[in-house]
Amino acid sequence: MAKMHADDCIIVAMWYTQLGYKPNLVGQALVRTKRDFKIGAILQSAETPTMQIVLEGLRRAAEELRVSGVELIIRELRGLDEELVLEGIEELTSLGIQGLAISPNNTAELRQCINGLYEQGIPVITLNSDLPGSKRICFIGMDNYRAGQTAAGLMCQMLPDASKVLPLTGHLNNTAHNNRLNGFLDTPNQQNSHNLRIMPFQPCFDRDDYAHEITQHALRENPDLIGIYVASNGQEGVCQTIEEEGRKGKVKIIAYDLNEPNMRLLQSDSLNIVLDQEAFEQGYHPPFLLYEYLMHHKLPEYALIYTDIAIRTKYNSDLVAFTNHAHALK
Amino acid sequence: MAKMHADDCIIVAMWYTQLGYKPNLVGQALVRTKRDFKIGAILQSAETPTMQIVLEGLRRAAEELRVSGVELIIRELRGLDEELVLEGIEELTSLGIQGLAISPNNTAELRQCINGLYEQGIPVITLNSDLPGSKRICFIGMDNYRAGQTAAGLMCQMLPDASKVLPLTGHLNNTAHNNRLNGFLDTPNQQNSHNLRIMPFQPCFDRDDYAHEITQHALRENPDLIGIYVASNGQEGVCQTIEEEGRKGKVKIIAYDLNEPNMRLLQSDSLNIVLDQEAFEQGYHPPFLLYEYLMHHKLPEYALIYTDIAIRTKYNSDLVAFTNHAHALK
DNA sequence: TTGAAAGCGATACCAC
DNA sequence: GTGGTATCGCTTTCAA
Repeated sequence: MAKMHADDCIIVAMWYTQLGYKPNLVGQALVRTKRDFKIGAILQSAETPTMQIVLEGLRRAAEELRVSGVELIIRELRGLDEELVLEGIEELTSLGIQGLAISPNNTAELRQCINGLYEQGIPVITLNSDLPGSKRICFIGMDNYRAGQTAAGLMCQMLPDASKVLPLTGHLNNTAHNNRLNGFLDTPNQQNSHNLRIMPFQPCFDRDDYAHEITQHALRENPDLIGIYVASNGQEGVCQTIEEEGRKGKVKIIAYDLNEPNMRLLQSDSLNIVLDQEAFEQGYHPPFLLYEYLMHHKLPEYALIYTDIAIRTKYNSDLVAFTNHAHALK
Repeated sequence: MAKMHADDCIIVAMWYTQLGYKPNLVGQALVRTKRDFKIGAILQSAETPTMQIVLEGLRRAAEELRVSGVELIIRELRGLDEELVLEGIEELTSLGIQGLAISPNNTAELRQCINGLYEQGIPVITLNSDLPGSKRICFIGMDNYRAGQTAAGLMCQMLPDASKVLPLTGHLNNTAHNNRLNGFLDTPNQQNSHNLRIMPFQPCFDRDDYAHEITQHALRENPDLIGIYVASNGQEGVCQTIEEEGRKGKVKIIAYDLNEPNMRLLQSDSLNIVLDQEAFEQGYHPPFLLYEYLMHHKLPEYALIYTDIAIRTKYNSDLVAFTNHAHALK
C-alpha cells in the first residue's frame, strides 16, 4: 500500500471488511517507535496501599508504551492537597504533555482546570475517583454505589431479618464514601422479604482511633448490633474494638480494599468480607486510552469504566495474582 | 549488535543487567512475523457455556499470536469421549503441531499419550481440568479444593452454627467435583467456633431432573435443611424445587460458574452465590505459555496456575467485563 | 570469527 | 495526486 491518510478511513474500512485486509499490528507498532508522545499522570494519596497498586499499573503502562514512543511522566503526591495538584498540572503542561491521567479532588477549581485542559486539546482521564460534570473524556474506577449495594446484599445474606447494622463513612464530603453509603442504604429496602435496621451513619474521618471510639460506643449502647459496614478506612479500629468487647465472630464486618493489613484481618477472622476495586487496572488503562485518543481521535467505549467489584473472604484472598498483560509482545 | 546465538544467553544476561540494555520487543516481534509455528488445542464439552468462554480465550490468543507466525489449530469436541480426544491428538500431531493445549479426561490412556508427546518433544498444557501425574508442563484452571473451602466459608458466614447443609456433586469419578466437595467438607471443622452439619453428599450426574428429585426428597425429610452446595451442574433443578416447596429465601444455595442461566438465577434471588472460575484466562494463556516454551525453552513460572475464585452475587455479576488484553499492540 | 546487508510490515516523506 | 524510498529495531544470512 502506498499512502494512507486519516481521511481515507472510510475506504480503508470498506477494504478491510470486504477484502479482509488486516494491517499487521507489529509493523504498525514498529513505525510508532520513533514517535514522540508525552502523557502525564498525577496521583494523590500516593502513600496509601491502594494507590501504590494504582501506581504499579501506571508504571507497567509506562513500560509498555515506551516502545511506542510514549513518555509517561508520573507525579506522586502525598495526601489530598489541591494546591499540589494544580501545581502538578501546571508543571506537566509546561513540560508539554498531550494528555493527563489524574485522581482528582471534587472541587470547582479542579473541574475548571480540567475543562481548560480540554479546551487546549489536552484530554484528561479521571481515575480511582471521578470529577463528574468535568470534561474528562472518561473515568475509570469503582462503581461505589454498586459496591454499596453489593455490601448490603452480603449483609442481608449473612444476617437474619431486621438485624441492626452500623454504617461508618470517612469524611462527610468524600463522594466515594457517600456513594458507598447510599448504595448500602438503598438496597435492603428493595428486597421486601429481608431487611436491615440500619443505624444512622457515623463519619470516622478515615481514622482508626475515631472508628474505635464510635464502635465501642455503639456496641455498648446497642447489644443487638451485629453488623458493621465500613465504607472508608478505620476497619482496624473497628476490628480491635470488636475483639476488646469480646464480640469477635458475633458481629459481621464488611470493609474495603484488599491490602496487606486487610488480608491479615481476613485471615484472623476479624474481617468477614473485603470488597476490592481493581486498583491495578485503574492505573494501567488510562495511558493506553489517552494514547488511543491522541493517535486515532477515538474516545473510550464508555465514559464511565467500572472496574470489577471483587468479593474477598479468608479463602479467596491470597491467590497468586496471575497477571494478564502484555503477552502479545513477549 | 551483530550476531546472537542461543548459546550467548549468559553474556547477554550480563550485558542486560550491567549495561542496562533492553531489546525493543516490537523489533523482535517483527522479525518473528515470518516464523512458522503450529500449536494445537483440544477442547472437550465445547458445547457448554463455560467451555465456550474458554474457547473465546483460545480464539483471542490465536488472533494475537498469528502476527508472530503462530498457527493455532483448535478442535472442539462435544461431550467427554476419550476416543475422540485420542483421535484429535493423532490428527493434530500428523498436522505437525509443536505444542498442545488440552482439557483432558483423567484416564491412564490419556496420561500415557501426553507422556508420549512429551518424549517426542511436544509440550502439553492441561487446562480447565488437570491430569495429575502426567508430564504436562503445566496446568491452568481452578483450584477446586480451595473453591470448596471458599464455599464452606461463605456457608458458615450465611448460616447459624450447626446448620444442616446438603452437598451435591456430579459424577462420582469427576476429579473437579470431588475436590470441590473435599474442600467443602474439610473447612468448617477448621473453625472450631462455627460448624455445619453436613449431610452425606449426593451425586446428581450433572442433571437437573436428578438434582430436583434429590433436593425434593432431602427437603421433605429434613425440614431443618437450610443450605445446599452444588459442586456440579444441576443448580436449576435445585432452585426449581426450592421454589416449588415454598422454601425460597429460606435455603441458601451456592453453585458454580457464572453463565447466562446462573446469572438469571442470581437476579431472581434463587441462587445466593455463584463461584466463578476465570474461564477466559484458561483458554487465553496456554498458547502463549507454549509459545514461550518453544521459543525460549522457558517453563511456565508455576506448574499449577490457579485462576481466580470469583464470588458473584446478584449485585456484582452483571458488570461490563473490561477486557485487559493486548493493549500493547493497539 | 566478524562485519555488512537484507529483510520483516507498515508509515511518512519527498520528489515527480 | 502518486509512486518510490528511507525508516523503525531486531534477527538472520551471507560474504569476506
